[in-house]
Amino acid sequence: MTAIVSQTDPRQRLLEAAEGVFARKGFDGATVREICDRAGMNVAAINYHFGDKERLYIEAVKFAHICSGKGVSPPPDFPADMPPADKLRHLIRGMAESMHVPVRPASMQLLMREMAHPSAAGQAVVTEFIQPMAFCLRAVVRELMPGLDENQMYMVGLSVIGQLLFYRQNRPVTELIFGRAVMDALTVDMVADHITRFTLAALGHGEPYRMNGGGAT
Amino acid sequence: MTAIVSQTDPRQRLLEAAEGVFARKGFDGATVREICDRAGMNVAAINYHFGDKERLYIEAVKFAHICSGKGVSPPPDFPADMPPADKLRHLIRGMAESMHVPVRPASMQLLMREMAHPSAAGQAVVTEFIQPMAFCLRAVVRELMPGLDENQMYMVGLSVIGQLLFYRQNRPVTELIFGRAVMDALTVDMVADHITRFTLAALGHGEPYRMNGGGAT
DNA sequence: TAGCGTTTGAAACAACTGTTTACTTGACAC
DNA sequence: GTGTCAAGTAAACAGTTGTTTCAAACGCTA
Repeated sequence: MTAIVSQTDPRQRLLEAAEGVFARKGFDGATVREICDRAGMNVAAINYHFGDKERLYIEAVKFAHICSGKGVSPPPDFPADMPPADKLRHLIRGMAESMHVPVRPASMQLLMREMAHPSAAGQAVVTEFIQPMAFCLRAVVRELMPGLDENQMYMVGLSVIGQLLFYRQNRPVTELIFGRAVMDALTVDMVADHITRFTLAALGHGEPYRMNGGGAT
Repeated sequence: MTAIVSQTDPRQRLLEAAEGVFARKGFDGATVREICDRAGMNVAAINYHFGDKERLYIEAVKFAHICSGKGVSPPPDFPADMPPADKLRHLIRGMAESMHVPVRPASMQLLMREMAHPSAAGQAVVTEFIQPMAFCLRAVVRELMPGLDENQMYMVGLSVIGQLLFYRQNRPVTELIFGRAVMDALTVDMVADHITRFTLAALGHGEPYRMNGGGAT
């Protein structure tokens, strides 16, 4: 079983193969031999191109982050006069879209593995990309609810992220509980719309959370 | 380095040791030798008492679930005339407490590992304990918001669980982003109270989400 | 074509993996 | 004592792991 990945640059081929295998089996579970088989290359290729398994893993995580379709998109620059509720709406939609069905499933899977138990590779991704996003969200919340104390501000932000992240992190469990059909029925648009309305309603902005007009887009 | 765990039943000693090592390193990362060293026993003990590594793992997961302090507490039986908002309040508080600082940290860590990538062991825990809890929550939401359609009902429930679960699943990342001090400042009571008020406010029950009276209990 | 640095290939390496073996110990019944 | 059985141990097992070796093949300039 060879040549599952593209036939271009050997480094790239190794990275693509490594991403998939690491995502599926984790660092310890993955073997260099399986990765090389997938890439259609010899075992020595890893040590030649990356030095050792660990450095390949680090590069694979970085690669996954890049390939996850600008994974966590850059914190947007909102116009100053934009209503904070709209900012939140856009923020939630952007994050929801970037987290649902990414360009490359293995990328997100590997990243999620890292976030659960961050190694050096994951920490870099966090401080470089996740952190700015979190600060951006916090700023919007602060703008939206200037009366809250610091801790509440944090918790509101975490409530938003928590709702968003749940769908990606706990998909296997939710499918186990409610069945796959139920979870598949929840589209990105529905989820983003729900979280936005839910959050704005909680904060007293926008209309109260009510029945949907319909199931359509 | 031996005898880190209690000196009682050898089976128990192995389970305690296995729980800790599996939680820290995962199934593949853990070695039977390290587990036996921790338990102060011979390598053959695992195969003697459990047959093989995998069956030890399964037993360790079950053991972790029991030891996580009735991990996910049994779905409570609410009195029929209890206002649904109160039911939700109790439900959230119960889940928040059961998820924050459990009796044995390794137990929860191992369970969380399982939930992220459920094996046969994790699936049993889910269908046996998590699923009833989820159904209970869904029933309360349905009672609270009879007008919502099925999908919305699901999403509201998932929003509640998502907020709760976030604090346990993403602690490492949030500490990386905001610093440990910030996250330590968020006590169980504060989190449970926040999520309850946030959710009830979103659903139009209870008073709108506002500034806290104070940081006190 | 020769020369040279880069890349690949098959095989081997030592270390470690889970598992099994053969043997010893201790306790209890007869 | 003898026999029986559970429990534990050290040693060895066969297989796999990540890594290295070294020669062959390649791409290139002159």
